[in-house]
Amino acid sequence: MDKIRILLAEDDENLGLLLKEYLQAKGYETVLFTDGDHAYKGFVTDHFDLCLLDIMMPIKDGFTLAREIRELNSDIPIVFLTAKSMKEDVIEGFRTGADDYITKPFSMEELLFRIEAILRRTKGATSDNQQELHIGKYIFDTNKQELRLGNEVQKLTTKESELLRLLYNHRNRILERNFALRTIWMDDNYFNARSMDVYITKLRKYLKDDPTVEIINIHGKGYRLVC
Amino acid sequence: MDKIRILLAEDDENLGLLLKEYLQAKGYETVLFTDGDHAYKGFVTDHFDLCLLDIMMPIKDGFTLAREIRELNSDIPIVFLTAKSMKEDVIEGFRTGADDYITKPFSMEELLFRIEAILRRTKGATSDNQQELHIGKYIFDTNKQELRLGNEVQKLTTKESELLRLLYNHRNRILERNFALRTIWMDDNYFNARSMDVYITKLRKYLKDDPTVEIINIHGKGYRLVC
DNA sequence: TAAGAGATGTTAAAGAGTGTTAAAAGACAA
DNA sequence: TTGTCTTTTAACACTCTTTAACATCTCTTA
Repeated sequence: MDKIRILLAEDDENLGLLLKEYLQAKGYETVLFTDGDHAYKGFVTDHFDLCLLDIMMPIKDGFTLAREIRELNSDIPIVFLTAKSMKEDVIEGFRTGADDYITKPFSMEELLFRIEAILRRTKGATSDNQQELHIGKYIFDTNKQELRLGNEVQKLTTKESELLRLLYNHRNRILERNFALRTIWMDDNYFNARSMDVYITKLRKYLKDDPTVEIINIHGKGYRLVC
Repeated sequence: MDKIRILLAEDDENLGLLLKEYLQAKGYETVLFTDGDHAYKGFVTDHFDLCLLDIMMPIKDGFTLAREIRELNSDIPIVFLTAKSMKEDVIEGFRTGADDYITKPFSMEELLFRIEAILRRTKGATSDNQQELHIGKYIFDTNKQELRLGNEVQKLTTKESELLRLLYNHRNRILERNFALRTIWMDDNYFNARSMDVYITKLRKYLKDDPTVEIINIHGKGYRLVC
């Protein structure tokens, strides 16, 4: 299978190069453009599977660029890189044009997780696309969003499923609160944090029948799924 | 069997070339004209199976072009490409002359689905020509619009069939509500969304006899056919 | 070690989204 | 036109996510 190609538009050269190198190392063919005009020309003349666009760029901003790209191809996944300072309603505007957005500063891991989630949605198989995960005696079917223990089947909601998957990806190590919030809820504000607490309670209930499985809180840091 | 030939009239060169390339890649012989006059001359001198006409074109608009084409051939399927800003009643006027229309911006996938649906109605076989899709133990015959499980045959209506096909095209990944609504219902308003819910219920009933097949809801996003 | 502040646990209710059924409206062929 | 099939609308039930409220825990500092 061919490598997945990412168009990266980022005017900060340091960050741009860093992102490019990281994504290349993870197996994504990445082409960096340092302004919106060049990025657009690049998109017209070449083929890409996903666009990563900085919002704040000279000459042509990422939002405008996205609209132009959308006119040519409204299938292609677009992820915006936005500054934390952006107001909520502006972000709301982006949501319509973008498949996703991520606020700076973000970790490489966070970006990678997002990209993989999007590709999973839009394409299909990625490397970590395993469907049945074993959590102690439980079997977690990520595709059907259900948790099985013997004959018992517990259907999971989308959010429950996403959180459990994230916990599983970090099993036996720490899953940081803010990382999880930013990844699943897009924003690590107080209310989303409380919402996540509710989901932790729910997951603990679902997982209570195997005592070897446990979601442990690391005070002030996050959670660890031990199994 | 000969390739299906599409006449494409689109004055925006970027979009036109992109569409042409995409349709060619999908197996449709496509000829691009950048204004209505040339398109008409092309239609007179050559043979086509389907017309894709932009409404807003210099010299001769798509609506006029369609009428002229209809005088020569009253059978040929015509699809209009219209701007979102077009008022409802204007669109209503188009409906009489056109077999279908699609509002910009649209995705390539959306357009392809429409084209195939029309060809299925008017001709029979389409380019991908695959008639029998396997969904778990079920066999879905898209041309006869029926679903078989062993000896049981369930006839499907057109809408049921289109929705199931769209779910199948996105099987094991998400089919977004709005995308499905735009593709099948042309408009993603509240009432169409409720109508779609009704069809989801119907499809679930038809598919209930194979427990490995399931249509699961992704809250606030859409549906996923797992099979 | 006791007190206080912030973090987390837990439950329930509110609001939006979805599931389901049946009747009304629309489309089509006889 | 009638009768039949398809699609939409309406009504009500249920589910998902967030918000709110209150309980408990952890860490820090006096």
